[in-house]
Amino acid sequence: MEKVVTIKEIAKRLNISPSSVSRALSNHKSIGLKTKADVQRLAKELNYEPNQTAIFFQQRKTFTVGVILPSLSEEFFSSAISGIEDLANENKYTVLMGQSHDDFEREKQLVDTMKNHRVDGLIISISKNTVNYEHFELMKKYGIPVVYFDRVPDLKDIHYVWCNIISGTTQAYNFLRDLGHQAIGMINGPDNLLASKERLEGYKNAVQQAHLSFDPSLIIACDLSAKSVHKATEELLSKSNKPTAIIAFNDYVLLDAANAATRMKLKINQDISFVSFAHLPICYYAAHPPLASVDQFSYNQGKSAMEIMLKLLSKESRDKEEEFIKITIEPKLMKLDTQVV
Amino acid sequence: MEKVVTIKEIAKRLNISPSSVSRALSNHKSIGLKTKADVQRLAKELNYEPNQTAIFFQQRKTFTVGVILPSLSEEFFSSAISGIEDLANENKYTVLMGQSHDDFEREKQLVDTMKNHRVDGLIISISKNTVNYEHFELMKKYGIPVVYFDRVPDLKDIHYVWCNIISGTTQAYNFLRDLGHQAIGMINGPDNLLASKERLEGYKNAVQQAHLSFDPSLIIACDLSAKSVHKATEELLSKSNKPTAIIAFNDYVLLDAANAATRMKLKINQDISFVSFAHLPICYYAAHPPLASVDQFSYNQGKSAMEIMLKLLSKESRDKEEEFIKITIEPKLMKLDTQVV
DNA sequence: ATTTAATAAACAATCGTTTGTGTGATTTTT
DNA sequence: AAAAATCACACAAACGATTGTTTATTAAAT
Repeated sequence: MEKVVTIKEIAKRLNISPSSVSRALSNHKSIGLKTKADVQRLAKELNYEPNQTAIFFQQRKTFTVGVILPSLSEEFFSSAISGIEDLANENKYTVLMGQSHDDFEREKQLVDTMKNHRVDGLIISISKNTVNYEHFELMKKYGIPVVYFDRVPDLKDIHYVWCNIISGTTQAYNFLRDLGHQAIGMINGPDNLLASKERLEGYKNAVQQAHLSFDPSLIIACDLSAKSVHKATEELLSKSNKPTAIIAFNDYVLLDAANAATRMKLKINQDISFVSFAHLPICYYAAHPPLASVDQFSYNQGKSAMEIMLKLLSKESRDKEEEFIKITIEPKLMKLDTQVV
Repeated sequence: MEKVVTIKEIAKRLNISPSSVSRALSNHKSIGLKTKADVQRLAKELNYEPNQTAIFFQQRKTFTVGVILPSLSEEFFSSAISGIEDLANENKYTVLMGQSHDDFEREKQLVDTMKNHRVDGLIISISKNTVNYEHFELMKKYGIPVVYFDRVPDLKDIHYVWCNIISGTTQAYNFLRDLGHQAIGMINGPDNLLASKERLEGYKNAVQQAHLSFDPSLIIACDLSAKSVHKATEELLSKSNKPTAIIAFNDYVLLDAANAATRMKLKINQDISFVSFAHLPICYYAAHPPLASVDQFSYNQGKSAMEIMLKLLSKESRDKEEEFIKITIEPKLMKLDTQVV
């Protein structure tokens, strides 16, 4: 490891002061042309690179945004962070990343780490098990703005971007009704998930709009594991008033549900039809694809979250009175037949 | 934003010097019991948190590792970074992340950013289009160790972890031969990819071990896009000596290839069988799953890379003479029939 | 009682950079 | 030619913490 070149080193070699070197490098007008040229030449020659940790420290700005999400293994999140990083990168920001694995304690610890690293901002999708928001409150003290995405806490004064699952579910319901389905079931996620509550709300809305009465027995929760989906599907399809169509929590749930239905000797898209959420590539290769899948545009959600962050971090915004930015992304029901590759 | 508490602030309030506060907080023996207690109580009361950017700067250590990979949207990589982050987190490190999108310039720029952020180490899977390694050489000057994973450059003196694709391909070939297949084709990736070269080598090895002669016409390259896979499949399956089994570059290639074969009125697993790479969950839900898929254990690869990094960053290692750590992960052929959920 | 040793804390330098202020030297103004 | 303005640079403080050295006080040893 060679000795890393600093401004001091350049100053010493040229027999001028460090402050002049600094100003010469940033083209300050108070430095003479010759000196500027000398400094810049020597800096290039010695391969000088500013020590960002020093600059971060001095300027109280790290050009880093923290991103905390439940798990990168979920395509939804890896795609979202991809959107965040792309936009961050275009704007000279770097992404500090952490996975909470839906563990509340780990989430708190990660927020703490991000705070200590003095990230300029934090973008987060909260864990399923987050029960209070004190750790985020603390960020205010440090002047670190927080932007929530997708999994948004139930708080008033926050910035967030989320996907309108409610309307997505209504779309899904109406799509199936337009196809003539009367009894439409739903395999929902765990009750404690906001995403589940929203699907339920969207479902109820659609029922109401259609002037029908809501039948709770058509809706069943699962914990998203294959086993639990199998059980839920069997239960739902063994009822007397069994549905002819099912809205699945997401594409993976759909696939497991379709497997279960097949085992029950039901013909997919004949005895029982499906619509799901996520619209992953897998839909186009699956043995039993859904009729349609509601795309939540995760990449765009990530990008939007970063857009909000950039706005919050811009000079103009930092000074003026706080105003909470809330963005709703409208999901889109993607019909599969018309899109097959 | 309240004023953030510093050591100086505490010192002023207690009318002692900052250095004593610092020592009191770290339980230095030269500080009296009463003073220690006073300092620690006040620090807690004021919610003092050390400013890490100051510490990073002063200690020349950021407890941050940079991770650069082609794209988070690829499950292989999101899973690998997940492994990296999990292990990093356990060891008080944080991950600074960047996607190269297989763009050489962007990769160089990201390496530069990581260097300027003074990450303690860099873990990277190089872009397809990386043509030289000067940007990595530069890291040496800053004493920043580099660990490569999966996509490893062809250099001698480096640390890396990779998956033995060569043996994986041999396994795949032998598996198909054991099933009785005589003509085994391969839809490979772009020629410039090391991963493609390794598959080819593994294929040739297997042919040689079986005392057969290598028929280059059984191997065809594609650029991994659906269109290109379709074309490759059609070409391969139109030959006079057409294969009865195909080794696909990965699961997605397999899916596209199976679609193309189906369109050619071939029955999958009857007229034509497939083995692929990656072993993604999708295999278990696909309309045309492969007979087997070679698992590359991406999560473990990430974890191993971070393990190497931790070793390199440990005190003991930093002093002693450099010694290059190279880890090979053995892939495993996962037969699908025995594993269906 | 004087020297020595131990204790507890202050002092000061440092990490690399930025930035406000001060200061000779040169040039412009009148 | 004296006053004012401009230029080109040096000086010094600051960001927040750590750490080597010094100093004053008290306690122990002779």
